[in-house]
Amino acid sequence: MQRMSQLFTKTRREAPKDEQSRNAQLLIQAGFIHKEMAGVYTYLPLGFRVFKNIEEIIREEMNALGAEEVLLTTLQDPALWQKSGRWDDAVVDNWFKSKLTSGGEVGIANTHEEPLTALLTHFVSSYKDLPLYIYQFQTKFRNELRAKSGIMRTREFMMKDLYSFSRSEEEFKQFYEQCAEAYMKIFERMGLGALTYRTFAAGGSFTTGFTDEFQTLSASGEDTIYIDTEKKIAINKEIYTDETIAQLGLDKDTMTEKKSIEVGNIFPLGTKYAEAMGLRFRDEEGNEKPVIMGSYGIGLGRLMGAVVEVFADNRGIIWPASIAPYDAHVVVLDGKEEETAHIIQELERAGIEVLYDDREDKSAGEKFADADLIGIPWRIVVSKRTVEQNQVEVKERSGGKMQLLPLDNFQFSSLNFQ
RNA sequence: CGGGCCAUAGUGUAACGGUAGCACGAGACCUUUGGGAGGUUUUAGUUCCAGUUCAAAUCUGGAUGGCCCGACCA
Repeated sequence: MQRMSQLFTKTRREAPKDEQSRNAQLLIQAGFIHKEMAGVYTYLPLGFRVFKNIEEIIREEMNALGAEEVLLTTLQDPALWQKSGRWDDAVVDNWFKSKLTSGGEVGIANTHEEPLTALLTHFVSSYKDLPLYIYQFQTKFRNELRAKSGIMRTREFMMKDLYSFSRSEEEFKQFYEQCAEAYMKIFERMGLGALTYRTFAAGGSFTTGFTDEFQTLSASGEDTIYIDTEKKIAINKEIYTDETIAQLGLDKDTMTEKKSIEVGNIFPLGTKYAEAMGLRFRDEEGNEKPVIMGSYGIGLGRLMGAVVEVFADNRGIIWPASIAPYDAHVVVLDGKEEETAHIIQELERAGIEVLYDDREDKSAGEKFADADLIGIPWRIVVSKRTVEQNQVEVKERSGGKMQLLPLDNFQFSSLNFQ
């Protein structure tokens, strides 16, 4: 149980004027994040809880794929990047680089293909060592020319990046599809399933073949895609040509243009990095071959921002239960602390995480306004009005009706979920 | 990186080239308590550097920072 009187953050009455994006306005106003500078945001206690919930959902799905979690370094050895030709600013222009006092340069991680591939040369030599699926949650630094859209396009951000190391094209493709399914599951668990489309996109400068993006429909998105709602398939505007449409067996007449947020992407890397870093294995016949790789990314901040954009109403944020900072927002009025303590005890016994608005100097109206702004799924009010009738009221933030539950036999599970 | 707009207290906003004011917040005391309460009182500010001027928040130049559009986005 977290007492609001003990939270060091506060809600604000007004949104910051220098933020235009809805996600940043609401998250700052409600005290989830703080802007350090353009494109750089601190996660405050409430925001960090959401962040960790998102991280845990992703971790569960990655582990279910059989992937192993590591933590690679932020400081990067230029020598590795020179091998792949990506140290040059002309090739990758958004590097943050620094100098060592003792001489020489270091890179500040913007992605991890090179170091991870190089790392595996120390552990992989036989077909028996493969396949491998390795992921991490790590801060990426990208010197974006223009940060924008609140926490959805920043210069420093936490990313889950997974890399696959396969022996054959078939083995790679099989995992690629499994991972695509895992990604959809992640977005579904976060409540974004119905709005998120696997989207065909152009191969980046990495690749020549296909790549897949996961795009969540939202007017605030940077991307434009064409969706087929029936087939649940989309094509990024970049490659929306008659040829692609035909290739995918789609019909231009049933496709609609939408703005969307790229919440994840997956793409084949082929053998580019394996060859550059010398990551090879011997197959059953003793032939030496390069490892076939794939890369799979999800930006956690962007995902959190997307959820805010998609679900917020004019009163504030509406968190899906799966990632909400707390499950229940308990508001005490009229000095009914004793009855509230009982309710909280019952909630916690049922495994419900509680944010408790115990602030004595705040009016009922302000507490309600804050509860709406913060957006926790369930609001439970303990006040004179209902306690006198041996009841407490429960209301769903997403708009359900107010329900009354008995005070002395309070059972959260008896709620009528809608 | 090209273009546009902008910069006053913790937040949101006023002020003709002439006394920096209001609201919220925060502190103190009192009264309140179901949708951002009231009174008394206290607190805190002109982004920075030059220039013009008797006088600059205000005009000029530069720097820095922020937002937006575009380009970019491994």
